[in-house]
Amino acid sequence: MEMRLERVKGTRDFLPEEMAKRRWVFERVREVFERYNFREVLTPAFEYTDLFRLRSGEEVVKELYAFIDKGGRDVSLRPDMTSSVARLYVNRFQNAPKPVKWYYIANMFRYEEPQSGRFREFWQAGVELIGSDKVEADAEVIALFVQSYLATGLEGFTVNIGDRVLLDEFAKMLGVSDDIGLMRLIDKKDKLSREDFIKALKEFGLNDEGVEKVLSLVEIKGKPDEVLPMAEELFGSGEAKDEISRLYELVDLLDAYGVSKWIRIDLGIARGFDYYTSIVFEAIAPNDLGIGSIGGGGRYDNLIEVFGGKPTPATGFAIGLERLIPVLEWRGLIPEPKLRPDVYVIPIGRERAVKKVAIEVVTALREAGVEADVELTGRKLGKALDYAGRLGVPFVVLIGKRDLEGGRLTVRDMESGEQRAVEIERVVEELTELLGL
RNA sequence: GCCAGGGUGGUGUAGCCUGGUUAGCACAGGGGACUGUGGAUCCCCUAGCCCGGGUUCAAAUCCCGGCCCUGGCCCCA
Repeated sequence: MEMRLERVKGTRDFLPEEMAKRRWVFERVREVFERYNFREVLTPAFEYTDLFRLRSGEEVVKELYAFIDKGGRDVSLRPDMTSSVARLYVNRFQNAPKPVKWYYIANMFRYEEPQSGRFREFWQAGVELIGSDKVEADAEVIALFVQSYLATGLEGFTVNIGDRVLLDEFAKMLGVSDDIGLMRLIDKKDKLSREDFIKALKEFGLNDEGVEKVLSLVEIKGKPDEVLPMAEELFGSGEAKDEISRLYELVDLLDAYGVSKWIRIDLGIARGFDYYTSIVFEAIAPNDLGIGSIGGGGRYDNLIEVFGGKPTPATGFAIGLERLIPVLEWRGLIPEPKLRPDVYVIPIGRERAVKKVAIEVVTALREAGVEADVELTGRKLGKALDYAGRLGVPFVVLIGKRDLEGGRLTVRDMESGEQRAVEIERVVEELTELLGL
């Protein structure tokens, strides 16, 4: 009988080298989040499917890892964290001092076809700021978004800011009833050639004037001071004017945060259309890997009410780690992890007394904070040195009967090959010094 | 859900088109040559045709289905 045990489609195993690199990225991001006074939360990996249904409608269920559990519950693995965090807030934190500032670094699951930068299990690092509808909150979150990427060493990226209110107004201006369809189309503008885009707009049902307007809208893309005046020209209504002045204030505040360099306006981005209500944004880092957005977010002022809470404004973002990490790798920004001990202790021969001294020595080294390992396979000395050499271990401690009789052991510098006899009691001191600890 | 291209020891590959030796090679792993001195050399060992069905005297090879991988579409909360 042979059993086949394979990974489930769209999932991955992470080996030590990759884990070390991932953890390095996670830590950089975590540090910035905490500096901005966001605090970590973690919710269950699965929720009632109704939670996601309530937010996004029945269609999303086919994108969910959904199943019926043994108790007959209709549950789904979380496709992102925002729903769970909003649920947690509604359950227990509606009376907490505002704003509530939470962050998470966790795995998410979506039942989709795997492709470049897309897996069925993936990780996101994100924040949610709940309880302020002020533009200051948007600015704080977007500034942190920028700083999160900077903390990983990434500099070549932009954060493009769009606005759902303006897109809605725009659809109204054009007299389009299927505003979601229009937004989907506009969101694809960068994937299509200009001709195909125009063709698609006409097929959608726009007349020449409508097409012209859409083209002027997607032109509103670039540095804020250059393109926001164009937006003022395009939009007439009062609601749009208010939203545009919100954007003006936002970019002004982002200037105070010192992150203007990375900020662009792009009124053609929609970032989906489920629950965003105002400012939306996404980060793009040019690369040859076919990876587009490396993260995004926006304001969602209705979700908490939809979940049965008091109407509460909120804003947040999520960084897609499976997209960010390859880009960082591609730019050579992640340090090579050290995947070896600093000291390797080799007992020579099979005598128990020798093996015990080896264990005592490695234990003393470990207690002194040295990353130390001990030979465990009973290999002969030659092979053991070979092993240490391949690993790149800088120092080896050799313990044999001959040295032991004089109360000593041998410390070998693997690089130079130099060896010297050291008193057993002095070996920790000697090695911590050699390692500069 | 749809489309294209793939799948040979742990890794990388040859063989496939044109069916026919014991499926070859390299690296990695274990052991030995060498019972106290490393990355070399030599020898030995471990280990593979994704799964199932079909065609055939004969299938890694041809056909069908499935699974998985890579990428694209849809969707992207």
